[in-house]
Amino acid sequence: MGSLVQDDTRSRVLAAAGPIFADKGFQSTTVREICAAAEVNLASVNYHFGDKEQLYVETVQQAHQERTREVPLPSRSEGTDAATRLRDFIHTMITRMVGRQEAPWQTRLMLREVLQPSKACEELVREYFRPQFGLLVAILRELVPQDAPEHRLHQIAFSIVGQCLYYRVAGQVVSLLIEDEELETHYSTDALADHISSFTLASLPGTQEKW
Amino acid sequence: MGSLVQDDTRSRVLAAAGPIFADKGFQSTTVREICAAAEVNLASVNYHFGDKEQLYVETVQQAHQERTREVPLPSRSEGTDAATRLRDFIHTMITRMVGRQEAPWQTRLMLREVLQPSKACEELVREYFRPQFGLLVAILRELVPQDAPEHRLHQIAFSIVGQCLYYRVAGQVVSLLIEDEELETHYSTDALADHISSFTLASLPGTQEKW
DNA sequence: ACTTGTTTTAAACGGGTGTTTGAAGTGTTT
DNA sequence: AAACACTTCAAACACCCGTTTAAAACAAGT
Repeated sequence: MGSLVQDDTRSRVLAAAGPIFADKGFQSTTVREICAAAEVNLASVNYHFGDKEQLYVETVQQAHQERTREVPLPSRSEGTDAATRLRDFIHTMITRMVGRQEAPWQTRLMLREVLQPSKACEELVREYFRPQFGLLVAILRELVPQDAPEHRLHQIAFSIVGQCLYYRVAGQVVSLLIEDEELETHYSTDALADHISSFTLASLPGTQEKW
Repeated sequence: MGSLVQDDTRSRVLAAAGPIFADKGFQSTTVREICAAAEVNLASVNYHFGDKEQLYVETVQQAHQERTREVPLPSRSEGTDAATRLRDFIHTMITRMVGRQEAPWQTRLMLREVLQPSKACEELVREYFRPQFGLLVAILRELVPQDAPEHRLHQIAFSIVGQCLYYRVAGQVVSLLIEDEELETHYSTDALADHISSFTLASLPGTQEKW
């Protein structure tokens, strides 16, 4: 019964639930579907998690933990200048959003919480979004005049997050609006991170960048 | 059977369906719930719309029509300079997103289509998003150097839309991240439009603005 | 008044849902 | 080997869903 041995059923369910919840949402996902994917008995969800909703909450928690671990912030944060750290931050954020290759179910699931908060959302803000937000604001503080009011830093931070989030939220629409060729050439993870970084830095005073 | 007289039941259902679909989604909304809200018989949806899905499609269509009519683009677009027209565009967009006062169900419903496209999405792109996108790109073309490649215009356009969309997508999270007082003071429709306009214009070359 | 076509109504249908149940299986302890 | 706690299993339960049905109500047209 050690926390490493109870694996099999319980963790199998948890692993199967993630991607399914992510692309169908809580309501549209059926317990039967999860159990079939996990190849466990139908009653397993209720036995191990109580009910469907508690399974969902645990799935969301697991999602942001995995996502943070898989795509950590670059560790060279201390020595380097603020502009470079901002570039790194944006690059990491875009990568977390869009994913290195395939669309990661973790981000899709978290996005569902942002859009339509459930019981799992408050914890997500406390444990994930708020620290990230604080990190970003700290970087920005070094990039704007010292007398800039706090609320301006916040607005800029939201502008950055908004730009990154967009490609996760509206990816489908983007691909309908532009040509396939342009999509492949100019909307890779790196290309997007470069654009958003340049766009943002260009708008901050004292860091005039050349296009 | 004139299109003005057949009102009652059919249009009553349509009116009731909008807000409910908007905040529960297609799956989680029940036909019984809609009929109860519209105070009509349960069979009305199937009689007048065929099935639940066709009602949904008609609801989405109606949503973007109403939203466009309620918040039109300012008509002075021709004479004025590009920077001002961009400000107007952003102001209109933010207003459509966040709404003049109460959260408009139309935008919430359209956002659902963006996030998880259904049958109603392609038409939404064709009739609503693409024209708006074209308008924005046209304005931007006057604000960047003539030799700027097309894809750069598109990226900038998405950066603008992303910033606006963010406050609709993540409004809940924003209100959890900052103080209530700051929220009321600096996140009104006008304040947001001003910030996003300034932020964007500052990053475009040749239009250096003072903070 | 009777017919005709349309709309509304209450009731039911068939199917899928989350959850519960009690028995069968499994491994460990005594 | 027997007792025990834990887990798995197939089956059933009670409920809610979208949709259908057939009768009733209604509104002209003749």
